[in-house]
Amino acid sequence: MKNNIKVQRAIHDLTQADLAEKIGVSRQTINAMEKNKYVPSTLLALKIARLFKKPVEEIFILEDED
Amino acid sequence: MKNNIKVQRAIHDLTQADLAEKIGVSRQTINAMEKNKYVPSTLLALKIARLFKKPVEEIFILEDED
DNA sequence: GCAAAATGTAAAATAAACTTTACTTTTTGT
DNA sequence: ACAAAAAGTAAAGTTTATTTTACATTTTGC
Repeated sequence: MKNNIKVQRAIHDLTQADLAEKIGVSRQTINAMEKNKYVPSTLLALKIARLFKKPVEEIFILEDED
Repeated sequence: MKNNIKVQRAIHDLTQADLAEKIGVSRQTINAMEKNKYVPSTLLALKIARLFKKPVEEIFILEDED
């Protein structure tokens, strides 16, 4: 699974810290998500999607190996 | 956060065990999700949504307290 | 080119997801 | 009503997400 949080952040002009605060996680969690260090919870996915006004599927993308 | 996995399962005529097998988790994980025992990973949400041909947002719904 | 802001990273700690096993209760079909 | 299947539940164990602290590197604005 990959994601384009970094791109969405750029579009909305938010730093990792900004985004972290808006959705209620630590900055390192955002950083780790962007670097694909781990799979976030559905709760986070929904909050991020809502903030960016995009479907979850447009931000988090399944890959063949998943 | 709530979900309507149980309804989707009924529509597609799948048992908890069927669904578990199709998305690669244990039956208890499906049961626990349906009973809101914990928040599943985004990977599971995407797989379930894809299987049921519905957007993640239609299956997993944010609530006020989230 | 400097300072500040932003990002990357890492280790230790904690919380939460998920599995396995095993048993009980409920539902369904005949 | 009975048997079988499905669903509910629970405890112990493993793995993974997330936090906190702390520091190094990169980017940005002036």
